[in-house]
Amino acid sequence: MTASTLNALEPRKTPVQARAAATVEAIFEAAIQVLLTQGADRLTTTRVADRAGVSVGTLYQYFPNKQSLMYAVFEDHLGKVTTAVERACADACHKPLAEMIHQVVDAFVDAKISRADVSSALYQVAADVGGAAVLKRSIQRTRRAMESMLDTAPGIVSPPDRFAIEIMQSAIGGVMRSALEQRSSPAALRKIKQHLVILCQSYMQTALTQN
Amino acid sequence: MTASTLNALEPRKTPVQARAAATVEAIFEAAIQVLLTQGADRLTTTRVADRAGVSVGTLYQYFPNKQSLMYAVFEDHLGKVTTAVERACADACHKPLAEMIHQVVDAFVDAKISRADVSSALYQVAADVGGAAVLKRSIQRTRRAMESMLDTAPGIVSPPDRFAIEIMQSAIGGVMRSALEQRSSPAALRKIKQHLVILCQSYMQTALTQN
Amino acid sequence: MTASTLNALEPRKTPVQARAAATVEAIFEAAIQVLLTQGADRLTTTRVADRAGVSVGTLYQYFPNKQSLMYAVFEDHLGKVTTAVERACADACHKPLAEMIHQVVDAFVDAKISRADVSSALYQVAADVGGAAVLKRSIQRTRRAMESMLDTAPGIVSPPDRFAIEIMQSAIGGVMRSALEQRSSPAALRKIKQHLVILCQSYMQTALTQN
Amino acid sequence: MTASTLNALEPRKTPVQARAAATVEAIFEAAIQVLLTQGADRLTTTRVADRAGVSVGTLYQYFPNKQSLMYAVFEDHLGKVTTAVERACADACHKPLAEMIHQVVDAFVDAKISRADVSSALYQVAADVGGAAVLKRSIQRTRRAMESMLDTAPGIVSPPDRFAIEIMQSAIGGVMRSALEQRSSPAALRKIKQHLVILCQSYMQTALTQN
DNA sequence: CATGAATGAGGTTTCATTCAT
DNA sequence: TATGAATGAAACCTCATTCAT
Repeated sequence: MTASTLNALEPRKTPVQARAAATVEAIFEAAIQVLLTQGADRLTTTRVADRAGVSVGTLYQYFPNKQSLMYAVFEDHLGKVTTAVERACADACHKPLAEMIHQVVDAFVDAKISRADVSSALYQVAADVGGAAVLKRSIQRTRRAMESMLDTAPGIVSPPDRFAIEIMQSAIGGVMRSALEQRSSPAALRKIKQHLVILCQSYMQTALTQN
Repeated sequence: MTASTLNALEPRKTPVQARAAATVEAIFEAAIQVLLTQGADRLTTTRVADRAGVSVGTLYQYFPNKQSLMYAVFEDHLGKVTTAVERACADACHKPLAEMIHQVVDAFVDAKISRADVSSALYQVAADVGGAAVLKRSIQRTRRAMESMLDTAPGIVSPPDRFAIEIMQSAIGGVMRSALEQRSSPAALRKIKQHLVILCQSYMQTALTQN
Repeated sequence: MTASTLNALEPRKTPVQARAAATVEAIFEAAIQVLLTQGADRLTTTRVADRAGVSVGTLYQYFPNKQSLMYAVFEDHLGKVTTAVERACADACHKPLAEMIHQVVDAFVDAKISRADVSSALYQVAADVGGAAVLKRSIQRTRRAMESMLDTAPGIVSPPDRFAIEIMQSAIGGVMRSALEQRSSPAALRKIKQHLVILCQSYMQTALTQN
Repeated sequence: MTASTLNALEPRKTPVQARAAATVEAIFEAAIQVLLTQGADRLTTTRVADRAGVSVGTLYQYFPNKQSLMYAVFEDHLGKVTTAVERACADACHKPLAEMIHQVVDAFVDAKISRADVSSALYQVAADVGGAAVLKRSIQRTRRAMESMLDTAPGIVSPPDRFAIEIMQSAIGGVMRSALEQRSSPAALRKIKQHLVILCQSYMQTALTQN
């Protein structure tokens, strides 16, 4: 399901009746539940439909194929996280650099944690499903938000470095992925958050000076 | 005829064993090629066998099932990377902290890059295949090697922090994954390597003093 | 108010009926268009309804099932052709045999050609849909018309031969089917028409003498 | 199954083991039986496999998809008929025109009748399956054979006319199709054969002189 | 009457795995 | 030991038809 089928990912039908909207929502949630409880390779369209309490046919009225369904789930999740980070960036404008990073990291980690199960489950399917593309877009949005924020940082001479931001993003991503895949405890996650802040602060300070 | 004698007498494998080793190697390589050219979901045991120039039956004589094959491929790859890092750690003992990190990061990145295609391809299948377990072991080995190394760092008061090392590992992992999935150019990879060194150095310095 | 009065009073249909007739017509045309553009296996009731600009539900109010729809389309088409031939037969009464055949063949070919696309498309579905039955009736009507016509042919001793007429009919049918399936050019179709006339004339002459 | 899939019609695997050849043969025959007993729309790959006494998987080892299977069946049948006609043409060289036509028509009709059930059943599926292409090739072969034969006809001035031959072919085809679809009795078929001979003889005589 | 969401049986196809040769 | 034909469960997806709104 990976390679060629990068087309036809758009939802098939826009619900016009109220019933339809509820159905789509149910399918959506069912997909996540199946992913969590059964795992990626047991996630079949039939099972999702069953869990959603509809027939397969209904599922296929809204998603032209399995991939498009997973794509939608993935996009929805990443979208929420991304939005949270964007908001944090907006809020942190004009604050000191350390504070900025603190808030952004917090926002990102919290968003991930708040649906830790979903995040974790989605790592399984991101590879198929064209997750790379979704991820790329999400990363771009996040980066732009951070660039804007850093532009307002007091006492920064050099302009914010796109490259450094990307490094930071993927570093944070790696740490969170690892943490979620290990199903770290809340306590561990708190400590990880602190360290992520340290990691990013020290890196950004160095990177922005050197640039 | 003790075991050690046997070992001593048979540094070279018998013809039969040699053929077997060659076959396994061929299957191995074929699996990677199929993964690269066809994608994870088109990787079937039959296709791998075909590409390796053997029959499916033969493949199943060396690997009891598909998962074990992919597991072996994954393990082999990670093993090589891990070994490279361990060697770098051993070499860097007693050097200054910054130097240590420089060498370890270099070793890791170089090992990944040298088989960039394989690394990249394997991300697709790691989720299935029990890749998590393999990865965990690899991370453990690497961490131990780094702990031993850091123990010899001059002018470090606090003992090396296991937690911080893990953070660093996953951060590096995240950056490399992102770089490989984007099929970054050699030039980009060089710059990434530099930044990874900066990232880790600044983090470790902070972490070790704070600890 | 007798039936005939009713008929006399309602040459025009009521608004409701008029709308219904238009709907049926639209569905009809849509079915043919779908057949032509998408092929027999992509012809679904939903697609036909969409193309006709109505909902599936509406379609099912006019046709109890898919087969009845296709049957109706087929019948309509064949009916038109048959009627054209009947008219030609009526017109050709009392003319010389050669002239008769000329006119009938002309009428048949022209009728087919005038909706060549439809004819061609319908060959695809005739097999299902009970097309055989429709075809049989059409052939019967045509045959009777020809028998009546031939009865009036001057200088014919033997009565017209039912068997020979059927042979002629199926021969013409075969030639036209082949011509339409090959999407022959108008020029080619003209030549085919000439040859069909020759074919039938020479055959009928022989057959009627021998009989 | 009509439109786009005109590719991948070639058999998938050439049997190398004896067992395999038998399997292919069984599948082949089963397809025809299912077609005859159940009809075209109940012909599913599963049913064919069942009837052949093998599993679906096996069927798909030899035919990449359903269409290719039907294609093969169709091709095989038409091939036999065509070969029979070619042989008749070769045998009839240098004989008088009337005799030539007699023999060719006989050969064609006999070949069709000898597997009347199959012929009849195949009309149902020819439309899908790319039957048109197969039919075209068959018609070409037949036409060439007839041209060569007619070249040797004694006392013929004008060269044989390709166009006329095609007309004759499709006329015969139409008559036979009609006869087979009506499941005509052997007696009726004999009479049809006679009339076909008359039809073709009279037409060819006229056509060749006029040409 | 029209709508279109829902249904679900059933079709096609794949692929990990086995086992007779 | 190597082979590759055979297996069949199970996946994805379609579409004729119904019925509440």
